[in-house]
Amino acid sequence: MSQTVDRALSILPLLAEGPADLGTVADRLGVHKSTALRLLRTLHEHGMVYRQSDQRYRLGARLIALAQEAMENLDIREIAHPHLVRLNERIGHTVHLAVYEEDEVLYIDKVESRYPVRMYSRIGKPVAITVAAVAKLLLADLPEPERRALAEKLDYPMYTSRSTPNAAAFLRELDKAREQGWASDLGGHEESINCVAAPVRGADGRVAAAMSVSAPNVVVTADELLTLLPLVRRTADEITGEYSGKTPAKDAP
Amino acid sequence: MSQTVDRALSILPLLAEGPADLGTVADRLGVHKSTALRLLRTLHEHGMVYRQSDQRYRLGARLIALAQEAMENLDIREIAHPHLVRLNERIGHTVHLAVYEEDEVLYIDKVESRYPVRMYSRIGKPVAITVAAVAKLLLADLPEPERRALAEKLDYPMYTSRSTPNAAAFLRELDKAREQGWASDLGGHEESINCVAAPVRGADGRVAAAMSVSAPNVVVTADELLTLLPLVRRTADEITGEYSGKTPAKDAP
DNA sequence: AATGAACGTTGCAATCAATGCAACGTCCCT
DNA sequence: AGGGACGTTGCATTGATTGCAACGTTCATT
Repeated sequence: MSQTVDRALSILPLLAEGPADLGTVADRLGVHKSTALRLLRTLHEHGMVYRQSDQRYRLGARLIALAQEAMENLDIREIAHPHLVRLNERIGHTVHLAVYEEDEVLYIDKVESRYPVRMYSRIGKPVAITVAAVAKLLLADLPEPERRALAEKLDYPMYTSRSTPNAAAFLRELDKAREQGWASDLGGHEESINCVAAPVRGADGRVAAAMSVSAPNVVVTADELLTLLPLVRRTADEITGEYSGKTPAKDAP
Repeated sequence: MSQTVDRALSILPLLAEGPADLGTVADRLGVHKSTALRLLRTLHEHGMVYRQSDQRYRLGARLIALAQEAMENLDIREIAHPHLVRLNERIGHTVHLAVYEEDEVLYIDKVESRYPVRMYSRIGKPVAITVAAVAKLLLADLPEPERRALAEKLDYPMYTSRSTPNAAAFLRELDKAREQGWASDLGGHEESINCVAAPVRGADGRVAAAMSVSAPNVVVTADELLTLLPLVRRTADEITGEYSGKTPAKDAP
């Protein structure tokens, strides 16, 4: 809608790939160097980009601070956190909380496993949307046309032999998740890691977030992990109770 | 420099305070509603803001994901992390890593205490710049005029009776930190929490980051915490060795 | 049920801000 | 000393951005 702002914002993901100099930015934007310079200057004034000692630009500190505040404003996170911690204390494995927003699913909270073997994931990182247990629950709740459209649009990378291979399979997964009220990922993202997940609902009954427990094969088998499912679901339901009670029916992350 | 982009970016900190509707945004920007609408639309297209079910805007998921990538690009963080973990395993207390960038100091990594009592802090959050031990080390290394200018510009909130009260006292703190090569915060931010910190240097000898160990009084006294100082300094030096060796003298966060 | 307020949205014409160009400065490498 | 690469600035032109006014909806009030 606004060309100037559009261009300026396009610089950010570009810099997220790594530091870049003025010429590179100008080329990738398809604009004159002087134009890119002025956009970068404006971004700089707002702390969104930083100029390193070698004059190249990279993403700035303000961006990180803003994102931090953004997450702190998610009330579901505040409500859920103590529950996640309690669950973690009880079972020891890694616990995640994720939300869906405009074609992306991302982790907004994480409590680390107390076992020495830890899995890689990061708060704020988009999850592997086609295989993650939490993603299945979040997408399963979308209105049918939107769900279908999204499924068609996605890529289906074969992280492992058990990854969801295509849109049809994915939609089946979603139906299953919706029916049973929980979801799992058994080695679909990383060969040796399994997850079980349960949904958190808002006052309107819609899925507002999803939580999961993940553990590597070496610690517990998939079967053992499924044993924990009732506990995971109960925790999710507790969060649902608190969240759907507290919110004035607005805010659906 | 660019009015349109400037206005658009001004919306973000505004939304960081909490969700806002169109009229509010327009008022606070001092522009017509239609103008605000178009800016918000552009931000929306880039996922920087999200429109909740009640039509109000809040910060979006892409912003969070971008910040995530920004942090992953900080090589000092990658290098330091294992050292922080190891230190934490050895002493159990909370370990932080912080960098300075354009008048802000922020935590870019954290390893949680293994004691039940935990302190509040968050990766990505700007630290209390006038009292935090890490901030003293980072600012102490700035060129004299810049340091002075910044000290004058800062606010000196009295979090506790031991907070740094004014610019003069702060500059003395910085001098002390520079001389002794480490810094502490003894109840200057929260009455019962103490920290000790040590600097990490880049290939050029400048302070590139600072790390700290924090613990509440109830777990260890300030004196006991100071006992750990040699260990903290040694860890920081190890990181310095690895970082200043590895980097091609560019990139100074 | 009707009225009115509040809010978001759209089309339009005027203006002002963004653009690309070209020239300049600086640094670095040959 | 010369050439190349890169960042920076002033300027005239153009076209994107702006505020306005009118419209559409939703929601609360009478």
